[in-house]
Amino acid sequence: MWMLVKNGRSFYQSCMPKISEEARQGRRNQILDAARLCFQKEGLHETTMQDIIRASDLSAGAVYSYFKSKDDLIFAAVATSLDDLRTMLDETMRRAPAKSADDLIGLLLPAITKFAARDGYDLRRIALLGWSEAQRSERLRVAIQSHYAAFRADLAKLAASWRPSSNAADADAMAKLLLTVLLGAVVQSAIMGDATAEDIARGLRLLTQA
Amino acid sequence: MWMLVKNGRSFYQSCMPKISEEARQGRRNQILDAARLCFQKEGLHETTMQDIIRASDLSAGAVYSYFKSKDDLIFAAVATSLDDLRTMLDETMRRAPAKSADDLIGLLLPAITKFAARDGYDLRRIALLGWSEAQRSERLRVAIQSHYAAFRADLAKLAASWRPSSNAADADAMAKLLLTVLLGAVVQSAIMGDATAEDIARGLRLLTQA
Amino acid sequence: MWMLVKNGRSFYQSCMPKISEEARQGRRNQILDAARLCFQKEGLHETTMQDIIRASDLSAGAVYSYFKSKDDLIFAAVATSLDDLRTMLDETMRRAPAKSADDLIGLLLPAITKFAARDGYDLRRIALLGWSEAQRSERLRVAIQSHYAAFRADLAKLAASWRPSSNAADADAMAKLLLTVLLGAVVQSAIMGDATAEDIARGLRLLTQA
Amino acid sequence: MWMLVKNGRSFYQSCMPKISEEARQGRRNQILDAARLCFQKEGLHETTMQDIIRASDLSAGAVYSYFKSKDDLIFAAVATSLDDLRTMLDETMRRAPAKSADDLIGLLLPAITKFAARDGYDLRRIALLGWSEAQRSERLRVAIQSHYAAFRADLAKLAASWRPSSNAADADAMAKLLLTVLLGAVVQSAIMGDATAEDIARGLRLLTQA
DNA sequence: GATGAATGAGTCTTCATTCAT
DNA sequence: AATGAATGAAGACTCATTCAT
Repeated sequence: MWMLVKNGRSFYQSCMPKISEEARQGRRNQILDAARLCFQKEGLHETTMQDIIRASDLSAGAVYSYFKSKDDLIFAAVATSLDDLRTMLDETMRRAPAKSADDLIGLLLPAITKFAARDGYDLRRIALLGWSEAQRSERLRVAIQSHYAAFRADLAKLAASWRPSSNAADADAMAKLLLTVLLGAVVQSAIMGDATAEDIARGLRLLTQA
Repeated sequence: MWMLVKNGRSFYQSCMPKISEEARQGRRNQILDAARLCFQKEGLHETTMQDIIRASDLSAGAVYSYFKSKDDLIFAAVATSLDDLRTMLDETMRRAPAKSADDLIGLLLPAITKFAARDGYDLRRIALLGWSEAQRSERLRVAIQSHYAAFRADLAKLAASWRPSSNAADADAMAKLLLTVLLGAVVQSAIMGDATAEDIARGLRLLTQA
Repeated sequence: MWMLVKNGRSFYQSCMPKISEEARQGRRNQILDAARLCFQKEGLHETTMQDIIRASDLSAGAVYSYFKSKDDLIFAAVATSLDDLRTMLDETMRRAPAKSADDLIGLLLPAITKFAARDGYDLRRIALLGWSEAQRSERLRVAIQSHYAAFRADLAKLAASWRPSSNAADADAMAKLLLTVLLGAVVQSAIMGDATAEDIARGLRLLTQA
Repeated sequence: MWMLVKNGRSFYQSCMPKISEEARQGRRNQILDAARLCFQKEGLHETTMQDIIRASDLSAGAVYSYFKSKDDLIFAAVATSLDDLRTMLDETMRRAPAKSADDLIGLLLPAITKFAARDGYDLRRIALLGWSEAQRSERLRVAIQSHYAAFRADLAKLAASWRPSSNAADADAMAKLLLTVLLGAVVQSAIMGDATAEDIARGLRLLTQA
């Protein structure tokens, strides 16, 4: 009956939420994983909310209490994939600094391939779906653009270290080429299947040394 | 003022009725153009048949007499875009044989950019939509794969001519890299907007000569 | 193949719409009648679109091709009821000009009662639902307000003729009282059932002559 | 700053815990007030239980321990409004017995207007919502009917005192007219906004003395 | 052949109510 | 007794496709 309150929230509410923040994050990820699994199997718009609800083993209401619409869920699924990928790429580059373009590509591509295949779904497919969706979702497009811009800045710094004489425009051009190769490799391996990380790196080495 | 028209052209413009098969092809292309325009503006699945029907200035029944389903129309729209692109690329390569990778990229990328922008819609966007769709449409995936395989074979032959000592595997690896760069450039320019053909070609030159 | 066109519409389209304007209006009324029937039986928000669709013997798509949302249908159902009522009231007043307040009420109330009961649904109930809905629908509120304002202007003119010495404010006050009696009679008869037009008119006569 | 509170009042405001039954009534009214506030702002069916729960500063479970369903809450909100209004009207009539119809209306209408506007929500709107709801809720309809019937009996007694010669049927007819005017005034002021108590009373006086 | 009104299964989303904690 | 996360049935609306004219 009597309640200890602060800022309109009871002690009970403030100190012991019915569900812990960890549990909330767990549920969120459970839904996100289910969504990504469905998305890469069926496509973004072919996947129905019912599919995701079923796959996440939750009720419709529960899913909608974590994501307020299907668009929201699509955005979150793609954006978090991007985040995860970025974190992994950063770490990989820091751990073993590449000495040349084909060295870098030979380092990152296998890392991407390995990373993409985890958890039962293929991140490369999510990427293709995300690019497609970015054409109509301003929000997603902006998120993807800022991710790639940040990554390209890192690549530019690295490329500049390979050619001390290069100016900013040179570094930028090289970064664009490097990102192009990474993106293109994702497309080609997702579509063709037969373009391995080794193939691409080797091709670049051959042409570089020509 | 009443006017006698066919496929949007007046009797006086057309002068005489064309043969039936030609007329059919004109109609088909009229629909396909309308569809591509809608697709790149709205996305494949956001575009309704009604949108396409309206844009093509035909009736629902008429459109359905040329394409038996929306999937059919999507397939045709993407596949014919691919065909057109292929024809253009072949011609470009034949007209001015490239002497090196960066020469080739510097030749093809501007050609693609220029080609993509015609007719009021951007072919690069169609490409992204097509890749995305290819994940669930076996038929489309196969069509795209065979196109890229054929194109890669051409590239391999060309790359081999640059390095007479290279074996089949070398040529294949180089072809894969070249296709990767072309595909990646399409992605990057579609998503980021700021990656011009010149940037990419320049980046490749810088890294090749490193 | 060849078409006779004017302003972008073919001869066929211009001259012979698939469905005549009459037929369209008929369908519209068919839906509106079904909706009013459902509304007065179940209430505005308890009635589902499915109910209306079933009652109108049409498909969901057909109903939605005439009314773009449930709100639209609610508005149309109430607004057309208002229109019909207004037309009837105008005619009644014109046919037999009242000489006094109780004369007018004794004339209009039975007319309303008789009019309200037609077609298998009770217009008085629709009125109550409409007033309630007007609280949240700006559009409906405005429509109802302008109807009542116009009607009140007519009443003011009539009342002024009863008391030649009265100024505009007097006429306005009398018009407000007359409208009040009509509206109140609708409420009381809808809720209580036992308040007949005769009762009300008689009460007014008794009090007027007091 | 932590505070010990009960029903929104701090320990220091309450000083000592009230008895349990009183506390329960306080809670009930807290919920009812929240509900009425929501109802008149949003409408009966547009208001969600979540809205009421939030506005009452209680939990879902708590609200459901006082009212077993939304229908129950709607009924209680309307019925208690009716009770309050009745109490006030009784008192007003007892305090200053009216000598004529326009005297009575001139007395009651301002009292209703003043009463309706208190507590941050407008009782007139609740009335319209209640009448609308009464069409489908047997229980609510009966409650409203019995309220109005009792009130009409009081009015009949009063009207009879104005015309000693009148029989029961005369008194009943006058009571019906008086209730009609009160109900109609509520409708007109709620919908039109511009029909003040003074306007109505004045109109009645003008027509009565005609 | 051409037309476009009609179909109705299927989609996303909401919300009254419950019940484990 | 109190909480609020979870439930899932039900609702509004869409849209690919057909077929009577």
